[in-house]
Formats: sequence, C-alpha cells, structure tokens
Amino acid sequence: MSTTRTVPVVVPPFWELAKLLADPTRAKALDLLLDRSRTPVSYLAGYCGVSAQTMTGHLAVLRDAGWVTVRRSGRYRYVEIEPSVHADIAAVIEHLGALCAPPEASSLNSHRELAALPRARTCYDHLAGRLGVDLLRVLIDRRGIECEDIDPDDPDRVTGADCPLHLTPEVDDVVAEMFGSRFELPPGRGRGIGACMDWSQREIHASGRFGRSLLTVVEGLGLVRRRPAGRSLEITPLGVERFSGLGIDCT
Amino acid sequence: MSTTRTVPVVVPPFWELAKLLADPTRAKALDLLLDRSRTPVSYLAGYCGVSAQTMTGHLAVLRDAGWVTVRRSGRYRYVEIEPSVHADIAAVIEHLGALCAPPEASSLNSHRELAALPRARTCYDHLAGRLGVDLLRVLIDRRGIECEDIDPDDPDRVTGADCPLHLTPEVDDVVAEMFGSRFELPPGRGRGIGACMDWSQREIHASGRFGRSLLTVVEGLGLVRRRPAGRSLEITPLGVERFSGLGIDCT
DNA sequence: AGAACACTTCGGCCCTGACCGAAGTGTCAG
DNA sequence: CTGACACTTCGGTCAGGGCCGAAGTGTTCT
Repeated sequence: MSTTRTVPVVVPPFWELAKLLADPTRAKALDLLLDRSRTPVSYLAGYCGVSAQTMTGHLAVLRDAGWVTVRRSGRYRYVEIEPSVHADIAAVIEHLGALCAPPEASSLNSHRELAALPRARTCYDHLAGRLGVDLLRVLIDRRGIECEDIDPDDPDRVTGADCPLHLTPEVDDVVAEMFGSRFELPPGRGRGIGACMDWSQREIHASGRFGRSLLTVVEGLGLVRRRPAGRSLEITPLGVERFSGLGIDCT
Repeated sequence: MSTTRTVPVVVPPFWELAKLLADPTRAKALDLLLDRSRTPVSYLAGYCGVSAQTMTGHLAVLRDAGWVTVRRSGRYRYVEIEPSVHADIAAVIEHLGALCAPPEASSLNSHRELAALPRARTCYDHLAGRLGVDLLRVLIDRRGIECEDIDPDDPDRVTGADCPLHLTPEVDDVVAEMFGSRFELPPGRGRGIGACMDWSQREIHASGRFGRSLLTVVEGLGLVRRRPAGRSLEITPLGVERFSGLGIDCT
C-alpha cells in the first residue's frame, strides 16, 4: 500500500490557527473584539450566547495562541485583541466572509439577497457596506480619488494586494466640500489609501489611512452612529439628508 | 442569569469555512491544490498521509462547499481548485501562515530561526521566500520598481490592500538586463504589481501580473525548478551563478 | 460581616468528525 | 474473462473538544 506514504511537508501548521476560527463562539467573539477594545468577559459571553465558564475556556485558548490579552480591573477582566495580530486576523476573517457570499452575488443581484444586511457597516476601522461603496463612487466622480478600472476577473487580484486606488492632490478639498467641514488627511507613511473588498458587497471601498479618517469624519459629524453590538452602523436622519445631497440613497 | 442572553448577530458564518481549513489533511491538500491543478485523488492521499477513503471524504466536503471540482478521466479523478475562490483561499492561507510565524521574526532574526525553510518558494503563482524578497530589493535598487517606504508598524496595513510598489517605465529594460533576455510585461488591467507579505519572511515581495511574469522568466531560463511536491523551489547551479551576479547570495 | 457580582476551575456529558477495514463500482490491460 | 487499479460507500471505532453545573477565588457594595 502506498496510500500511507508520508511526504515531509514544509508547510506552516496554519490549520492550528484555523481551528481557532472554526468555532462559532470564538469566531463571533473575535469578530466583536476586532471592533471593540476592552470588552468584559461577561459581555462577550452574552453576545455569543454561552455561559461565562465556556467563554473563559475559549479565552484561555485564544490567550495561549497570543491572539488576545486579558487585563483585570476591579472585578472585571477586559479582553483585547493583541495589536500585532489584529491586521492579519481581520484580513483572514474578511476573506473568509467574501467566500461566504455566493460568488454570483456581485452588483446585479446583491441588493436583493443581501437586503437584510445593514446598509452601512465598519470593516474594523473604516467604513464599509453599501455606504462605503457608494461614498467611494462619489469620491471618484468628484476627482478626489482615482481608480484604475480593474476587471473583476483579473487574476491580478490573487494576492489581494494589488490596489487600484490613488488619492489626488485635491482629495482634502473634495472631502471638505462634500461634508461642509474642514478635512485634512493625517500624515503618515505609505500611500494612505487601500482598496478593501468586503464580503457583503464584493465591491471595493476605501481603507487605509484615508478610510479611517473618512469614518472619523462622518461619525464626528453625527451622520452615522456605531451600534452597541456588531459592526453595523446606523445612519442618522441628518446622515440620510446629507448623503442624499451627495446622490446616495439611504432608504 | 443574563449569561444566556442571545443577541442576533449579523455576521456571515465564516467559521463554517474556517472548519474546512481546520483539519491538517484538508489544509495540506488545499495548499497543494492551490499550486497544482489536476491532481489525482490518490496522489493527494499519499501527500497528506491518509488512506484513499479518507481523502474521498474530505474531497466530498470541499466539493459541497464549492471549493474544488472533480473531473474524471479514465479511472482517475482529477481534483482542481474552483478558480473563482482560488484568490480568497490563497489569501486566507497566506495570512494564517503569517500568524504562524512568531511576530518577532522580522528581518533581524528571521534568518536564523527560519533557516530550515526553503530559500525560494512560490506563493501559488509568483516568487516568494528569501529569493522573492531579495529580487525585489535588486529591482528597487536598479529603479525598475519604486517602493514607498512603509513603516512596518503602520496601521495602514490593516486590510493588506495598501500597496507601496510601483512599476517604473524602465522596468522591462531592467529585468531584461538582469537576466540577459528579452522581457515585456504582458498587458492587462490594473497596476500590474502588488505587494505580498509571505509567512516565511514577513517582508514583502512582488506579486500581481509582474510577480507572475518574473516567476515565468526565472523558471524559463532554468534558474529555478519547481519541486515535485510542496511549494519550495530548487535554485539550479546556473541560478546560483546568475543570482550571485546580481548580488544575491544563495548559499 | 454578608451578599451580590465577575470570573475561574473542575468534572462529567455528549456530539462531532476524522479515520480505517471491508466491500462495491467502474476502468484498463492482458 | 481475470486481475490490477482508482476510487467510493458503508459501518464502526475512537479522540477531541464544546458545553454546562457545581464549587471556589477575589472584588465591590451596603
């Protein structure tokens, strides 16, 4: 029998880490933690629908893996994602989410079958969902961002790192005019903008330093509000009005 | 007891997909399949060290998930990754691999503790590993590629989509001169180059259309050879000589 | 001090799923 | 036709691990 021949495989044991994400309780907890810091154990347990003991067990597993840290403060223990792995975990979950959405759910029929999903959501630190996609379109129309037209089937997307968005010199003014407030992209290294594909839309929206700033702006102006749990965003009446003025339908 | 309070969570059930990656056998099989197409079931079974029945079971699971297709040809069944999910699966595995490498394994000490790893490897369709990183450095030195200096701790990296690499107009000539052969980047949409961070180095290398072409070139010139199994690449004696001429030490 | 609270540890239940042996189907070579 | 081969289906075993109840530790409030 050659069936039991074992070939030495030089592969990192990534399945060990996939196991951490393969349980609904841990998965939901991590998804929440990526958004919020300093979450008490009991809140996580309630959010995930399990008892405190069970959550304690899961957190021990995540702590052993170095994914979360637990700080105690009084009689509470606050759980936080380890910052050094935040980005990779978020990337893994986003790509898995993209795999959850049926591949045909692009543009045409996405509105129908994803109608139940929140119109606006965060992608951990920037704006996503339908609102994120629509805002990017407006920014491109107004020449604050340039987008190299990417064929959705272009195999260049393989690594997810090939980014078609560029900030124009006018971007600060464009954003300021859109929202009637001052805007200045905070300084930092790198290109300042990235293209992020989220699972609910399968269309890109702006991430990176610019994406974060944009979320800060619309949140600061009271156009959207973070909901207490999960990643969905509430668009305020003021937000509906303002976005409508930009040609974005929020109904 | 409020511990059993269940909050409706609007999250895609990505843990179901994580389960597919959470088993060593399926994980190794997928890792192999991302590189190779048309792999017979028995080869996969041998590669993963399990019986044919067991592999059949795993493939049924992957087929139900829409991740692989099985075509029969004579008495063989050839397994292939579903092209529409190839990119996302590869991205997930690469990020999980990055999480496997200890976070401190950047630049300074990576050589020591990762010495056992192959010096060159593929990242499914382009060159990675130490050789991929070194070649990128040479390309930047010779002004074929421009790199915006990114702070490794820059939180802009969050989505993995913020890409600091640009092709210069001279890139074709630079590559041609490096390898003493004609080179022309095949046409296509998009930027043509991406930055890919692989688990073994935690430094970026070139992916995208350019990354694929580069692998084709060095493979075509006989500088590297794909090994029969896994993703490691063998650097040929000719390759050692040529890369050495570029200032890349392959010992 | 006593009670309420947040959390952890321990122990036991039970289900999921990975695995293989045995047996069956389809294919090819002689 | 017969045997070798590639693969699948079925059935049974068994380990891993997710879950909670009970009990214990430390903290805060009254």
